[in-house]
Amino acid sequence: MDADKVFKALGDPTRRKLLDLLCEQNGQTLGQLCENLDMARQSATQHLEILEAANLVTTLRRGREKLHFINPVPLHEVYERWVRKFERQRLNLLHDLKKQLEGE
Amino acid sequence: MDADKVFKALGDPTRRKLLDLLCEQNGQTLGQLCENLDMARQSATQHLEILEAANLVTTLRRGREKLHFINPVPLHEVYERWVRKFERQRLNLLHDLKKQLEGE
DNA sequence: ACAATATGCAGGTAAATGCCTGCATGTCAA
DNA sequence: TTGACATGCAGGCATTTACCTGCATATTGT
Repeated sequence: MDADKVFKALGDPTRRKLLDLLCEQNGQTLGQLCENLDMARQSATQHLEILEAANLVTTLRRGREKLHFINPVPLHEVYERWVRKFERQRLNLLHDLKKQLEGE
Repeated sequence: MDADKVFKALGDPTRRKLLDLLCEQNGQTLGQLCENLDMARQSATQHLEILEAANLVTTLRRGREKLHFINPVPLHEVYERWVRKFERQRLNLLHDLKKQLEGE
């Protein structure tokens, strides 16, 4: 997993919306997705390319159409690597701050 | 929670390293953090400002020093909003793709 | 008080990002 | 086969980002 690509991909509201759209209905074409986006088709394509490079979206050609599918795996890995680590230490970390606020 | 700020903050290797450093030892000063970074102090300051704006880091003044503490809450919220959603549908989403690959 | 230390502020630059338009290619259906 | 449809490619522009340097301010210890 490339954490950098995944976080950068998620760091844009349009791309998060695309993931939401695909979550509602997986396998949509570029055209379908564009109808919900309010930007030029080419801009949407670029966003989808970034999602694909981050492995968050997989595409599949069907004739002249391109179908887009969410790949939930990188998100899971992000969770394992980034969230659980802090989650485990959550109480400790907040405790450190509280101790400082109380004057050591 | 501002998902945009959180993801953008995480979308940079230097800032993720800062979080890792604080995870190892919470409450470090700017100077301490800089020693591990290989960039000008001012650049590190800017990264820390972004982490602070995303509420991932809280600071505390002690004399002329500035102490930095991780705040794990936004990461937890990101997980609740962004990961669990896809996690719940994980098998469904992969199933959609598999079905397409098999020709509907 | 004053020298050393820790951080803040104000630009300035190069590269990356997000958006666009115009044209090209490939596919379907009549 | 040919017109309509779905997508791809190339280039251009404004904004944001990540980095820097130079100087200013605030705190500490002697």
